[in-house]
Amino acid sequence: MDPVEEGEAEWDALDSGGVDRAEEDGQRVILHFDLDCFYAQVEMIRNPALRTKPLELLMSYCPLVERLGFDENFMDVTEMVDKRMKETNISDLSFVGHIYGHEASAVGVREHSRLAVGSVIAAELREALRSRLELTSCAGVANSKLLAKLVSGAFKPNQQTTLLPQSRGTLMDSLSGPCKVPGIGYRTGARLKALGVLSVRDLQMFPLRELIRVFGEANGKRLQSLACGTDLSPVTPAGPPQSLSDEDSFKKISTVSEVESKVKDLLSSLCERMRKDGRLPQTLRLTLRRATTDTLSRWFSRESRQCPIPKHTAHRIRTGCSEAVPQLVSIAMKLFHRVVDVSGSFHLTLLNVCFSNLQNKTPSRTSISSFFTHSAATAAHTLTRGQETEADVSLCEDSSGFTQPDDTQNSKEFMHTPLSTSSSSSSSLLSQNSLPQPVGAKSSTFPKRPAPKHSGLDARDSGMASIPEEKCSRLPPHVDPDVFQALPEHIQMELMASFQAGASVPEGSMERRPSGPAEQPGEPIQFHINQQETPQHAQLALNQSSWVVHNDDLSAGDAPNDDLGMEGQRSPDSRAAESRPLAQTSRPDVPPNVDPLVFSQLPSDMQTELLAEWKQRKPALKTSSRRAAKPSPKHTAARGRRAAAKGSPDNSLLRYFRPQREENATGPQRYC
DNA sequence: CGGGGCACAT
DNA sequence: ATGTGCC
Repeated sequence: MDPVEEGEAEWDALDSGGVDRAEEDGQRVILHFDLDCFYAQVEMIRNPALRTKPLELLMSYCPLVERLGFDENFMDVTEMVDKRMKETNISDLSFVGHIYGHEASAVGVREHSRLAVGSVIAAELREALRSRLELTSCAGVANSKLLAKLVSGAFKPNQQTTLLPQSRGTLMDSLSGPCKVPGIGYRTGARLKALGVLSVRDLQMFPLRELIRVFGEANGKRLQSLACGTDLSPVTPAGPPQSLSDEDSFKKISTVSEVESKVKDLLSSLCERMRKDGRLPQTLRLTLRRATTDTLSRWFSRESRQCPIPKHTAHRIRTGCSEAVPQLVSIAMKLFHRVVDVSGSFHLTLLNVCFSNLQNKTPSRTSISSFFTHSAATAAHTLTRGQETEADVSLCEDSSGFTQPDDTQNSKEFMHTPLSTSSSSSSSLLSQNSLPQPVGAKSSTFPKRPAPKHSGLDARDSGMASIPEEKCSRLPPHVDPDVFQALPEHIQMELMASFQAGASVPEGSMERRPSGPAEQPGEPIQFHINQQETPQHAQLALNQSSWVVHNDDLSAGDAPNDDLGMEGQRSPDSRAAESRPLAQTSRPDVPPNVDPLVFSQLPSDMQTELLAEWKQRKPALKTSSRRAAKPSPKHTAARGRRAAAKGSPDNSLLRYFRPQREENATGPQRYC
């Protein structure tokens, strides 16, 4: 049948033809809330703190809330509906608000009882928003996020609308064009137009093969599904942001000093936000937009460069140290010069700085670092709850032992627990009716907003008094001197050595308790560089030798700063040296996977330390290297991006010793 | 309407 | 690194 003719057919018939038929999303009840004139309301009330209140309020009744911007939220109330269905007499039930395309009074409740319950819940929640926060809102009730969002605006303001399943086609057809479908933006709309797809209905009818050919398999299917009003995407609570950025646009910036000044301003405010967040940014990205005569394309042509943030700098952000910004500006300017050739003229209209790869700071419980952290509030700023990360003293477990306290997983788990039946503290509002009780009793299990922020005491100002001067002066700030002193002396010695060298001794040695169980066989030995406390000369050595990460678990952004923020550009000499066999006689005996040249450039005390350890630990080194070379399954997982960012970087010192590796090469290491 | 700030796919 | 999406 000619697709064009089919366009006149009932569109459910079309849905059952090639389209990815959603089998059948009739079960979920999804709400979409859209706050009326939200910014104006907030301003009127003169309380900017209100901006996050709606989300926090909504979540107290149902944890499955997804934020969309500041003034919109999705909520999956399916479980709430089912629960209430059991308690509700259908004859007492009626829709609240509008029903799209129908007179509400003319619609029987029985066929759509679950949506009706959804409409009741939506009304109650809107009332909670109004009475508690003095915010009016619109709501949509439907079986998917897409439809709930589309229908929520049918009656504005301060009203709500339910979409019955049979009205889906009418709603989709009411849209003026494909780019009115959430998920189809300006750009895709333009490409569709070029294909002759001008209306949503056109898109519904368009041959899927063609869509796939143009947009790719997944995207092509998604576009047509969206056009048909089919959306199976789950409501996903977002958790804390994965990046923090700040940007500014302007008519013209054309000198380096202007760039530096602007970058400094941006980084200053960004650092403050980052400090409040409490996490450690591992990557800095600079993005810019050049002036273009093309008034349209310039909005979409942004160029960016990114690089790792040295650990010590990241830590200074967290502590609010004034040196953080200058150091970051220096790094950012190097990024800038990577993008812009300043020997010629340039004309920028936008600068953006972004912190990403945000890492929580809580060390593994199994990490030795937990023995050094102050238990009292004096050191709370060094630790927050959250995922495990590498330990602050750079001694950590094999990354494979790390867990993923994934927000989504947590919330799913949560959803499987029955709703709390009572919570006297926060349920007073609307307590007279059937509004579900807030789930306060369970709230501790629900992923919170960013872990408690701890602002900026400097650990170096605390707790050092009881330590002998010569030791005290060398203890890293995050080490609790009291705990340190309580350790057996030989452990103290090892730690002191590791602090001086800027690298820990192997974990097998360090983790040994006084009673000392042997390490497990086959457990890889890892060396960790504590960049935060690495002495300057060690840092220099690291960079001068142009080491690069060899770690397949890491994205490029996780690489140590092999080029930026430090002076060491890779020299032709070192490159050449890597490509030829070195005279072994001139070197101490190093493990086979250690580049002797690189090793030779280490500070001598570090060399000594490492050699001593290698003598003891040689067998395990190979294990470690093999592991490092093995691609991580996490990397390709669906949520791999998130997982990789959250996962523990393999900080094995060994990776610094590897010869230069081809960029993006995932196979065996290559010699340039 | 457009800018700032975020997520995600490739 | 870039492109696209959303508010």
